[in-house]
Amino acid sequence: MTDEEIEPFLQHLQKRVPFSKQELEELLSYFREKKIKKRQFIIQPEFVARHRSYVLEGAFRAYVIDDGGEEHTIQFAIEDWWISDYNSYVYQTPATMFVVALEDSVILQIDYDSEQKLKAAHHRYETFFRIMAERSAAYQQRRVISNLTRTAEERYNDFAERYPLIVQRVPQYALASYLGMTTEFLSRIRNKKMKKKS
Amino acid sequence: MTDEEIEPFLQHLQKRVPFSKQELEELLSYFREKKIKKRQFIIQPEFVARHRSYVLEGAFRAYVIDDGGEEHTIQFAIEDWWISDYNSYVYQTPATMFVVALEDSVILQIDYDSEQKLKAAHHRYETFFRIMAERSAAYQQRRVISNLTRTAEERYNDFAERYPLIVQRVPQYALASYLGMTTEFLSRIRNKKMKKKS
DNA sequence: CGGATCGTTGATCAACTTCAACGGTCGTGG
DNA sequence: CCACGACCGTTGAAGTTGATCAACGATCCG
Repeated sequence: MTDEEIEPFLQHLQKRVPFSKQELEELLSYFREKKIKKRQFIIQPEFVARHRSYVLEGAFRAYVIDDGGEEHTIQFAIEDWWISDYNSYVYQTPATMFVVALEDSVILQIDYDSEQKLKAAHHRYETFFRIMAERSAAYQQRRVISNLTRTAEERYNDFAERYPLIVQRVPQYALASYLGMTTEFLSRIRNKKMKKKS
Repeated sequence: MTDEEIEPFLQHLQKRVPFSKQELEELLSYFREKKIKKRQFIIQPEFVARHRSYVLEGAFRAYVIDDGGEEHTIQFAIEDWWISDYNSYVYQTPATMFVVALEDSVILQIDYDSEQKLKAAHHRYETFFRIMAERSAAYQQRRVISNLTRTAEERYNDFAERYPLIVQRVPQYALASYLGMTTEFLSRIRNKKMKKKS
């Protein structure tokens, strides 16, 4: 991987912890670039998630399938986001999620053992992963609150305002299942908005 | 605070990171014991959450109030759990939640600045808080998944099975709002179960 | 004892789902 | 490069889940 390609990743790291040049290089040495084709899975149920992936280019979707066979989107990830099956990766237990590429993508992966080594080796790497976990917890909690306090239409409006790029790039049915509604209902919500604008 | 009283807290810490005796003592020196009366608030909207609280004894409830004036429970905490307004504490921004004692309680509080100092001072303290954040993120994500994939009745049954102690101790309306349903509906669910058993 | 709070029950209502049918688009193989 | 099938989004009608409103009984606490 060239310096140019991974510039966004370096920025990402330094925005969270002010690493030195050497530290960044050490960190980087543990990541491997991987190209993933559209529709390819990087995580599947039953298998333990061995990597945490940073998206350099492309888009992913994590979802579970419930007892009734319905898909429910748990997370999206586009450029500059991380994705994995959080529970599976952190506790090294079998995954319950699928994580699939929505587009041809390029990711940077670190594996679980390397992450442990890094965290053990230097305080600052530990700090970095602590910050990642905190942000993740805060994000999830905002989502819980949104689920509890808002109607389907409000959840869509909030999401569309906050993450317009994601709304543009992911299929409707995936977005609907992320927001906790059917694709038909989301279609109706959007259509209602269209009419208002004209 | 006597050694005996805080034994559960020491156990709690060591289960997460194998601290030495000296480390435990240093950690402890940053915590202050506080007695909280039933119905007393330890966090309120607008004010920044300055503490993270470990429950030694008693029970708490964190909730938000939506635009329509409805309360939504975000978290419960009984013995051996932590509670705060996560977003407010971690990012030191004004709280959006109320956190109130459901019973007369005893907590151990650490303030934000002390936590920063601890994390900066020693790698192991950083590790401890990293683990806290990870657990929190994992918990929230399971809750999101439960909200998306299960019906009201299933959510109640799952919760009752996993956290029977909490179901016994918190008021019905608080539990209903945690599970994302009305108190009337939860009452009907419970009543249906009672009939089955007889 | 008296008022406030909490849980219950019934009747009605609203939000959202389900089912079914259709049109458009995408990508894949011949 | 075209044709075909699969998949995706849309629309309408009917159905469900869970909410709302209202009234009442029980319990707790001062």
